[in-house]
Amino acid sequence: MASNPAPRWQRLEHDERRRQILVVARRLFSERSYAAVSTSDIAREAGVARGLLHHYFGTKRELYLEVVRALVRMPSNPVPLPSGGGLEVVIGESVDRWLEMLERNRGTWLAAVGAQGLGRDVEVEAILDQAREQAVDRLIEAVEPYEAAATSDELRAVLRAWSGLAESASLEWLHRDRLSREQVNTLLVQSFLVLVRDVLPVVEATGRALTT
Amino acid sequence: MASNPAPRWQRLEHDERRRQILVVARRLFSERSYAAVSTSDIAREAGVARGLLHHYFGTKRELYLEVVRALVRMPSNPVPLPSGGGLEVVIGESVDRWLEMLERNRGTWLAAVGAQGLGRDVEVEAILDQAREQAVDRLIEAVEPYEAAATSDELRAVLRAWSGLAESASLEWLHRDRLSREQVNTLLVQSFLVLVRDVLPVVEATGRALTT
DNA sequence: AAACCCTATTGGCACTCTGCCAACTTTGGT
DNA sequence: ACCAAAGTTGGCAGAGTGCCAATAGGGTTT
Repeated sequence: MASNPAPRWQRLEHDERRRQILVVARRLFSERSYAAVSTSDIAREAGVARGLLHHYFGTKRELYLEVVRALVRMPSNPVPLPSGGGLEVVIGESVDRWLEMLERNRGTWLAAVGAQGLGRDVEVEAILDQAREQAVDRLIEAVEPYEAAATSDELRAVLRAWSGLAESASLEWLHRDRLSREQVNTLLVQSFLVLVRDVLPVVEATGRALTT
Repeated sequence: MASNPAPRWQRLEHDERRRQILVVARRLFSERSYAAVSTSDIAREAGVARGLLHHYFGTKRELYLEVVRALVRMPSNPVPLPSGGGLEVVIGESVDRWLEMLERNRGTWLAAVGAQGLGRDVEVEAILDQAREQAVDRLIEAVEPYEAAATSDELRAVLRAWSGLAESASLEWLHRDRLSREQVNTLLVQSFLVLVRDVLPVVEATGRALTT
């Protein structure tokens, strides 16, 4: 009468198990630093053997990079959508949607962007950089219809600079509480318009003046 | 005829040995990531036993934090000096001196600021944050004589946002080579003036409009 | 000049963590 | 019910860190 011996562990589909481990890893890596999270911690909280992590991700570092990639799929900079209206309206809507996203994913975003540390990690840097560069691509698409100036290195650079301003300003809102959401919105939109319309031409002129 | 047996190792003064180890650690931590540098590496290159590191710094992490503190003594943001002339002149000189410093310490600065990664490290974050906050303090002192607006949370926040812009713009120069040094200078000075004179009042008005 | 003391410095032990792999178990198909 | 494929486990080897007792410079004292 030996009834079916209850399975000691459940066998999941590849992608499902993988996703489950990633969820736990993402949570732990957001809570503590890379070094402070051991693969044993992740395995324990995920309810699996430690060796399974290596089966799915190879090394701890690759698991970590996978988490970073997942986090980065959440936009790290304002990304405009095609829309009617003037440049001010387009940017205003983009910034607003971005701030909305930040408010909802506050903890995760702070973990991804709010922490800066010494110790160059070229791979993580590359992942974040690529995401930011894509955000700038979208911004350029949005700006192009309104600005006579052709796409230039200077435009890209100024938009990257503005992205840096956007991240810092958002930290002032979410982390230091020196600005309200509405104030961040105002700051981002106003500075964007001023940078593109007024400052960018001067920067481009500076370049030309030196090369001629 | 046994001559004086050559000492197997030299005994240095506390601070001197400490400094020597710090120099090696700083170099290695600037070259590779925290995890990729072992205490054995540092000890070997410094020509001392590994145990000595722990004698001087306790743990690897504390040694690392000490390196960060040393790096941060190099300003991470433009810091104005008291000077005659209008606001534009003061900021122009500050930015210029800061860019000069960047050009000279290119590698070190890129290692300290140019790398952003996931993995909150609250202590490192605190050290860098404190340095940036001090830079903003100096900026506020510089701005005060020229602006009627009293020191406010909004002013601090806008200056922090501008600092973010400054770091991003500098990366566009040093790392991505999309801007020349002169263009970064122009971008920083122009955006500073515009932010403080034109955008800041709007941001402050946004705050008031909502609290009343 | 020899003995002496202070402390800088070393070397090794214990522990944790990572990477890897062979063996085992579950599960769906035949 | 058997079998094969794939998911999962457990343990071993190597590396790294933290710690501490023992050793050995080098200036000071006698």
